[in-house]
Amino acid sequence: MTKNFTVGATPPLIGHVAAERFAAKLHKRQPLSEGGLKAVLNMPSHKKTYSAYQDIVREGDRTTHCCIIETGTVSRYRTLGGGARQILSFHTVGDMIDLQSALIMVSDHGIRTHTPTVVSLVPHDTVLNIAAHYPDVARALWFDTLVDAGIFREWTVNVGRRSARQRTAHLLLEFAYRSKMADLMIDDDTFELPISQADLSDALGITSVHLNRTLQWLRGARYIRTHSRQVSIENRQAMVMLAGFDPAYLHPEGPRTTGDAPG
Amino acid sequence: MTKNFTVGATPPLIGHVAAERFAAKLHKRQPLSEGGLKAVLNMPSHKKTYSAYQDIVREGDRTTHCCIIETGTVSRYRTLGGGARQILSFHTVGDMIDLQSALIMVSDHGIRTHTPTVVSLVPHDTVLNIAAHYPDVARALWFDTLVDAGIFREWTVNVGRRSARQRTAHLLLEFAYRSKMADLMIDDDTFELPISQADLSDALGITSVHLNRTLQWLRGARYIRTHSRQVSIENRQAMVMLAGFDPAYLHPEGPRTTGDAPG
DNA sequence: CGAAGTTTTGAGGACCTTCAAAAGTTGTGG
DNA sequence: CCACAACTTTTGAAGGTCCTCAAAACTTCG
Repeated sequence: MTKNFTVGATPPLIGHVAAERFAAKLHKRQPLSEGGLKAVLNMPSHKKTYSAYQDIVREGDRTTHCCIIETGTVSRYRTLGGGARQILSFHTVGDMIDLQSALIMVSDHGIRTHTPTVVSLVPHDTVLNIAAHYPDVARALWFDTLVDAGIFREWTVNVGRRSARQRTAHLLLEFAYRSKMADLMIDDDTFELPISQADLSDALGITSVHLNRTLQWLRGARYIRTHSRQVSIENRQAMVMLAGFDPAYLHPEGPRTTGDAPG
Repeated sequence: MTKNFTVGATPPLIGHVAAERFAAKLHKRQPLSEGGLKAVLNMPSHKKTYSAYQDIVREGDRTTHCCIIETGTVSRYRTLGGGARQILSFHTVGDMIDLQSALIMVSDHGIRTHTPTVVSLVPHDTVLNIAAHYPDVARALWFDTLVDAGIFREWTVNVGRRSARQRTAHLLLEFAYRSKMADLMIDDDTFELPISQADLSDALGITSVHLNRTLQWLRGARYIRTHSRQVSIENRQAMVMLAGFDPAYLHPEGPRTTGDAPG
């Protein structure tokens, strides 16, 4: 399942880096029309810089822009009454994090940085107008949010029906897979995981104490190695087996291509 | 389990009932263009009937149609290696369950009936063509899948960070809320819940034994009453408090209306 | 009325949490 | 370059929520 997506994945980028990466992601899934591609590449935007552990969007905010990550790692999360927190997804370079905010007026979750982060902000109107004028782009954007939904489904499965060991392994494999897709691997089995154990445990629905013991177990059983904040998958086959990991939910195959030819 | 939803629930619709209900749902959120509305109402379709506990879609299927529920209750689910199952969402009359399958080729989850069910099947191409020709419909459909994603996020929070009592209360409140929105309430606080405890526990990420005890506790503490498969919210305020329920994630406010005027 | 499915009950044990506190790591300024 | 503060990871012990495995009681329906 883990073929190399690296082959010519990211062309040398200059200028509006984030939009180019995002356009490349969409284009790779399914080629966009010339006009549509140009429209996405030329989206007006401005950059904004955040330090670690800052909110980009707070729950309940009404935003005016979508943001594409240029550098850094962020998460989406919800907080509960008692102060508990559930992280809903992680995102890195090239992801348009709150594409959904183009249509959903009040954010039902927050977005927060985990590392120093630079984002590129695109006005909602721009996104909606492009979608209205280029059906193929509309379709690509829609598909992107559908993949998002697929990830949420998988996370529901993860916290709902897997043991702490299984869900930890699953999260690590998702990270590895997406790092590979985004061309961010350090070596074939090693990737950066710039997330504290406390935050990881909020993503996994367990306590940080228990996550710590779970990680020790995964290291002891030679599933993974860690140093600093890099993780190496030491025994991929065993990990996949343990976690029941199947990347189908990430839909690397891209969207359906039937229907009217897009304009 | 095979309940009549007929108790004043469904207004007397004739002809293409499911499409009308679905169109009404979209139109209520945000008025559609005349052409778009007509296109949705005139979607070609054919009906299909299922008995209880039948698969409509299996994990891994490549489907050719989207389906709108005409009568009955269904769930989306995933099964894990060990035979465990996680239910991802429930759906009733008027929901287009696998709208996403219009773009996603291989289903990453199954769809199964819980009661005798009639669905109306619409070819993917029809949906995609309408979306390509009517940007306002494209936007409405996109929004519908975004609400879906919001529900998945909330369920992740539910199984990840709430106790068995809280998540059970939360699920019941979501059911009550959506029943009200779809005009399916039996009385102000009573709704049909045609789902066995075993299935509910698969939605909540707990065992059916523990769900049973949790329900007994909710009854004993006067949060709810049940008879047969009807549930009454006896103390709504306490339930909302217990569950931390906030229906914002269901986005009843509808989609943003800015951007170019749709055609 | 019997068969099949669903809900309920019991007892024992496992997984995960809670609450500290110690040990290790990282970043900053003198 | 070391000292110190702030943060992160690790460890310990006790306890609670939830699970497992039956089996019994209750419903529903042919």
